Amino acid sequence: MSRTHRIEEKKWNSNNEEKIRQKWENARVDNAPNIRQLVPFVIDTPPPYPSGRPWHIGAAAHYAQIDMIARTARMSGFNVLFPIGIDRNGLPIEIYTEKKYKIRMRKTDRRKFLELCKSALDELEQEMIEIMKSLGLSADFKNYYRTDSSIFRALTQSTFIELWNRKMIYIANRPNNLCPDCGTTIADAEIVYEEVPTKLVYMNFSIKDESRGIIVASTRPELLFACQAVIVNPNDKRYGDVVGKRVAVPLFDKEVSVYAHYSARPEFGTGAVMVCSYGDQNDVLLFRELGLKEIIATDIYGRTTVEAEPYANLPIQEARARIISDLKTYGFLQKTEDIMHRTPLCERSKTPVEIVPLQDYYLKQLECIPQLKQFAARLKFYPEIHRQILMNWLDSVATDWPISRRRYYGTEIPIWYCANCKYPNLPPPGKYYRPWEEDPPFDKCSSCGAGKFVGEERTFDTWMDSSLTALYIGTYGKTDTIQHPYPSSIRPQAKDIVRTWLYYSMLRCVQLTDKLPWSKAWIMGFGVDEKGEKMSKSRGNVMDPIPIIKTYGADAFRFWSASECNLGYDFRCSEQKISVAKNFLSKLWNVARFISSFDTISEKPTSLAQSDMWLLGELQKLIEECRKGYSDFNFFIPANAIREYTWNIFAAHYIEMVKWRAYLDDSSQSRQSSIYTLHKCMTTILTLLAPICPYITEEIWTTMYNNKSIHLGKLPEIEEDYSNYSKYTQPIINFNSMVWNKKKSYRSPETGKPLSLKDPIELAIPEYLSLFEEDLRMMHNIRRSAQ
RNA sequence: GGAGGGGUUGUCUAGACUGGUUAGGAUACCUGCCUUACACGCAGGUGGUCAUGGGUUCGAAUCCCAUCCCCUCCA
Repeated sequence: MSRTHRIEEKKWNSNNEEKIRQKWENARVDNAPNIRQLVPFVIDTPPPYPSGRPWHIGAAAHYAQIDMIARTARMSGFNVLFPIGIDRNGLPIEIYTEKKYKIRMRKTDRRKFLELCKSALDELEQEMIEIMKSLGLSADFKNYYRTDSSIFRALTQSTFIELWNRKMIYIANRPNNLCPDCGTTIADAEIVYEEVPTKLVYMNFSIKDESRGIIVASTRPELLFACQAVIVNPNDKRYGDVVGKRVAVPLFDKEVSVYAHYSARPEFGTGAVMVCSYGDQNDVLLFRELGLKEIIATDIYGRTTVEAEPYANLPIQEARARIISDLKTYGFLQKTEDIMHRTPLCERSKTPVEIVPLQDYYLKQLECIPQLKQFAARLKFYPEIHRQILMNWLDSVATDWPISRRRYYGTEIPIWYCANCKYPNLPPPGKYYRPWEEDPPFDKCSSCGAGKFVGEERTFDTWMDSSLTALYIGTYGKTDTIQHPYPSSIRPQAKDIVRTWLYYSMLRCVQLTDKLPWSKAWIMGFGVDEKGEKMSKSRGNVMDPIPIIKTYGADAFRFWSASECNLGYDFRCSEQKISVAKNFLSKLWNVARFISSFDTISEKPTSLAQSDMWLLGELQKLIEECRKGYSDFNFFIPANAIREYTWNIFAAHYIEMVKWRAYLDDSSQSRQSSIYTLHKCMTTILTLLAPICPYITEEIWTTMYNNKSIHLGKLPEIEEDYSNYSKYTQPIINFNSMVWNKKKSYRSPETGKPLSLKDPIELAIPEYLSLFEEDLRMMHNIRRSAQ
């Protein structure tokens, strides 16, 4: 018997997604114009950074989930602003460009280099935006912003000028992290630590006027010439009589004193440690504490200075090799030992960081930490456990933030120095300035009145820009018509940039506005491969999201993301799991197809059958659970609940139970009741699923129910209380299972085959299921058993 | 060294805050089925000493203590 279905296709075809997206774009369904009377909900969307391809599949999942936040808020009645920006400043794109064109920034004309960066960015950006669009992001793509636009950079510069005037920024010459490869200062937040194999070198320092010496072990023999002290632990009995004596530094014609200091660990090497400017952060502290004279060992390109004669002007590695060789030649080398050493690396170039005294601009942050801790306590975290990451970082901020970078592709520091008195002159805020190639907007030095200037060549740390997104999308410093509220509602972001983006955003926004930039922080884990390992090019386990989305469709990808990623935890990316997610969409599609063969009954019949009330009771539970998940922006909960209900209760049990009624060829109450219930469930499931799977729900909805987009509707609310029926759920499932088992275990005397599901069977329906007796009897073709 | 997270069937995971009848689901595997929405399906089945040791309790995957292993961040 064939029936007509409003849904004709037997399978959900993800190629339809493109068509639906076109429709949304034309109708502006997704990002409906501001509706003033609604409460605004502003998402401080992370502007993704185009630093290479393919775009990380975990990032694609991340943005899919941010879209679920937007859709959830919209279907909860908020006026949602979902901006899209692209973060384009800073080191990553410079390094990408250098590699791509096999050039070095400093050997390239600045204008030319900027052009190359820009075109690389445009290309990468295009692909990211295409992915985001194909994922069905309901974001405001028409007004997408870039952090390297003159309007964004003008904002960054304006905030700098304001903070400068408020004396929150200062210049200082102090030992700082230097990446010799990038040729610039970097902040503590830009350092990663790795265990790197290195040689521990044991060197003999002879004691003055004595025939003996002490052995000093160091991982940095190349810094010998910058050695200004040797320390030993005061409790180390081996060296009790050496403290206070002078020792000769091998190879170099100099002597230093031996000090007792608790930072010398007796178990490391020989227990005697040389103190150089600067081997590590501890050296910096020791120099200050012991009042030592610093020696500048390396320049900003990581080459030894004149102080190193006769090893001057060599790359650090080469100086190291020569010094070790000479130590050996001249008999100062006792031995070397291979060890693993925790080494600070530049997170972008992975080059070992040197500590070098440099003149840089600093933004005061230490004095803000107590206030930030108070604000952090007020911020609502989703999930709560990730508050800890921020708190730990707030506890470990140790210095002010060096914000100047000796790089090109960034927002320029808006300063002109007087050629006469060197006084830094700042322009008025509000415009975008490029001091390295522009004349200043003033004639006279505000200090000495001279008229010649030299423009600053440095740029800002890119976090100076990206920490302002909440202000940029809000009203801060704007005079035009865009009037979105500040603070924003929610900051969604990945777990691994809490100490950078989340922290710096709080710092900057609190400094500038005295307000927390958002009330909620939603922190997602990051995508790892199917074995749970981090994806990286070197491991060869990166997954390109483009072919995956093309093959399985955006909704399958989104449903996978929602049902696989428990909020805040890292999630495994597996193509197999994504393909399995598609099976659920097919199931949903086919349930809809079945229901679409019956006319829609949206008026509730005067009386409902028992099975129908039972199922509606389960539906109420589903609504409740989904609403709970959605209110926490944890899509794991609704995705799994919807799947479980749709597949394992609605389709597996209920539909089979009431099919016979729905197929009745009359207008009986019994039939009306079943068809009403089928449609009621269908519309509810679709609406509940809409934030997660926008395409398939839209397609079914508009085909079966209403031309008006499902996404303009509201999430369902609990209507009636059928909770007293929930006690029947497990017995119904058990009973059905028992019958199926019985039919299966039966063997026909003739054929030896089991009964098919439609074959009649004789058995008694238990008393406690008597309410559903007729449906169960029809479902299984049960004959009354002989009493 | 410090902080946080985790260790549940071949694989992935729910349950843990609020201890309680056969530890739920998915996937893989095996068996049988094209039952008029669906083989991207239906039904059934195999598979777990819930990391280890101790404690609290009538009862522990769940609470407490210790230990081991993995991951992340910080020093």
